[in-house]
Amino acid sequence: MHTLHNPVAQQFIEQMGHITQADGLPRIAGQILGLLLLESEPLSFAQLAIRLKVSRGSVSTNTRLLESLGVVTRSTPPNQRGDFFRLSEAPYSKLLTGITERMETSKAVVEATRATLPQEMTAAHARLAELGHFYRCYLDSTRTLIQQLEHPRPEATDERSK
Amino acid sequence: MHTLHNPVAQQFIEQMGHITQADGLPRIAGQILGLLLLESEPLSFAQLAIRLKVSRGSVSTNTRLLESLGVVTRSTPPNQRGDFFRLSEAPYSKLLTGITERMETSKAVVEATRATLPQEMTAAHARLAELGHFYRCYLDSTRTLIQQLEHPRPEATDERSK
DNA sequence: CATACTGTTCAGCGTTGACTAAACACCCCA
DNA sequence: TGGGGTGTTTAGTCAACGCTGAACAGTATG
Repeated sequence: MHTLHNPVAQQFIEQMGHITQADGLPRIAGQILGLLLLESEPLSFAQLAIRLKVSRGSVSTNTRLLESLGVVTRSTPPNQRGDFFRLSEAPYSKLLTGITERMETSKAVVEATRATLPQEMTAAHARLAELGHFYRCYLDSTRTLIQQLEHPRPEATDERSK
Repeated sequence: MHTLHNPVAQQFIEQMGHITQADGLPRIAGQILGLLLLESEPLSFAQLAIRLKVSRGSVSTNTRLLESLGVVTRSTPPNQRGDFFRLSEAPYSKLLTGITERMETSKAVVEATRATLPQEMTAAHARLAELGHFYRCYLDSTRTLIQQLEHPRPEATDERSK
């Protein structure tokens, strides 16, 4: 009743699709995210398909993708039929956690090659060390950010409308 | 003479291709990056094509991509013929700068919709505010990281080989 | 037990994008 | 003024992916 037929909401959902598309994720995943961002109550599987005018197959794959990323949680009420979806508790910190995990593997690659690389390649060693240093700093920075998001200082939530 | 015919180097170049591919960038871009990471001297355009066994067209497009990202710089010596490529000065901080710029536009989207959204959608307002807060924190964190990388404390460069 | 509805899976289509090879414009040197 | 080099651009091929629609198994309800 709220977001339906609201041009601002429609545009936002569309733009969220573009944003996720620019990040290499399916467009529909972003649209689901945008819809759940706006809607006050959890949405059912069928409602997602209807509101976004996409197939149930797309809803299935993309909801499971968003679940695996940790930004969306699925509720399956025992008595009621059908699954319901809403944003997770701390969606953005979970997103960052996934990013750091992927970066850990990249970091492991450069450290492994640096360990097995011939020592006479001094320039390569220095450059790989710099890259490893970057990974370490980035991971440290992101991890503190995650903690900051999970344990927010109460006055940090700014509510002013511009 | 160094990286050529070295199995460790070959494997690293291949893995760098996989890493960039996972981030949505072409595989060859990562291979060029890996090669420049290992080589002590700047490499010519032709050498890149030969060493990676790819077409000159791919070298052209991907070197320009890496240039636009700020991680690779092109040298065109006046007397000598041909372009040469090497890693940029502070490659990783420039990379982060590009990321923050893209994120600024996403942040602008959520702030714009929040400003024009009907006020009775209180839940949506709160969630968009939380998302904007996330963007703000992420941008702050990344910006301080950029400064940290550009002005490193001297003892921060760790050289121990594991 | 049958029926209706759930969410998942899979073949098919359309599109996108990486990559190649060839044509191209440019420059330096003979 | 050619001729062999440069890097860029273009058409074309191929694989990967998003998305659909239908077939599928599972479950609760009549």
